[in-house]
Amino acid sequence: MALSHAILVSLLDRAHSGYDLAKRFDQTVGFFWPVSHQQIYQELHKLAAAGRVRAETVTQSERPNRIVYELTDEGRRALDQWLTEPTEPPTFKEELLVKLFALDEHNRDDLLAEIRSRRQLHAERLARYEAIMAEHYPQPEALNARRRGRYLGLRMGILTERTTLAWCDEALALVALPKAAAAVGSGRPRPAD
Amino acid sequence: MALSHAILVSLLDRAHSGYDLAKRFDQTVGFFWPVSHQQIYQELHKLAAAGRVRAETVTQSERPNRIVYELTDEGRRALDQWLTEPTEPPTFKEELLVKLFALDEHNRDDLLAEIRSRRQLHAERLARYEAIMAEHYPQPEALNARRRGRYLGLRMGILTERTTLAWCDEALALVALPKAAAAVGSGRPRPAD
DNA sequence: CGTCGATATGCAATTTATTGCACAGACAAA
DNA sequence: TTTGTCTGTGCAATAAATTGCATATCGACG
Repeated sequence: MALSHAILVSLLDRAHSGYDLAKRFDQTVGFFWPVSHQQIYQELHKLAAAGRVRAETVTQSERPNRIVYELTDEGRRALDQWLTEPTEPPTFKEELLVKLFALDEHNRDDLLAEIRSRRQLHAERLARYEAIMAEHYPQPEALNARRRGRYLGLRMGILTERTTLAWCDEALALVALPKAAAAVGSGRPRPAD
Repeated sequence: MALSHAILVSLLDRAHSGYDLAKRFDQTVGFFWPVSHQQIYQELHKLAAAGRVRAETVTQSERPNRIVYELTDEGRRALDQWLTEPTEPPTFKEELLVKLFALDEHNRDDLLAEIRSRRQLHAERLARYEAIMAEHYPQPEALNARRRGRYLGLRMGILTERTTLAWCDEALALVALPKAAAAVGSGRPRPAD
């Protein structure tokens, strides 16, 4: 149940509306905990019912009212408790790698195109993360603890995107490469799963 | 609905029972598409009902019977179709990074311990993947297309684990580092999200 | 002798996540 | 003038994933 905690964590600094949270998630926490706006609204109701956040409606003319949520002491306590509990293992899902399990001569071009489009996706993400890094996190050692934690999230994002980009280049080269002549000398390796 | 396709892909080479598939998933496809055995059994029923796999019971004395599934032509067609469709974007979930958003002096030691245990997890995974690589995929250019695709999955795993390991080391150092004296000269950076 | 892990398959309940849609005003572009 | 996007919140239905349990036999361990 880390969705609720991802929201509580986002409310640590200041109060936010569901709409704000959805946008923040797109840029920051959402990188390693993707959440839709529907999930956020629903979870905010539950958190409010559980007394972990307090809701306050802000009336606006000219545009829809906002409901701003802030952490309660109980919410803060729930966060502290959660931090001492074991962390669930990371999960990673990449359909492209599943598809590559079926790679052969006949679908090669389709998959090459998919890898190319992945390459672009990761290049864009990398550029975005590096821009944030340059603007907001110039020297990590000078940051206070809270901001160091956020720096580390961004840092992970940058390292991951760079690695994935490098993988895309390798993959493009290897998939495009025609079948090599049989290796000389040492017998062929055992077929694997 | 990539779960069904992950299973079909696993049946490309030879027929397998649900139990086999669950074990294979733990080592190979499961790295980028984690699935439980309950999901596999249930999905196999659906695939059989849809005519994409054919079930055959293998009677065993001394231990429970196995139900072995093999791809049908229709299953193969479904796979080909899927390969031409757009691939869903990768997702990555890491609760530890969410927790780090709440980092402060008071929870520092708990989080350091969590990072250390992650470091170990990734070191173990890396060792496992490198062993498989050394044994089964010595020279990627010499592989046929199908095996190149699988090599690329493993390769992604290795690159990812190495990167994550490096991140763990950075994180351990930065989180443990005491707060530096205020930076000299250039004004302090704007606080970021 | 009892417990545990491996083999082998599966049901049922619950929790999470996704998808599609609804409402409603402001503002910009075609 | 219609179309589309942004702000803002939300419901409802479905799909997917997780958790817990059930069954049954073998062989190993203590």
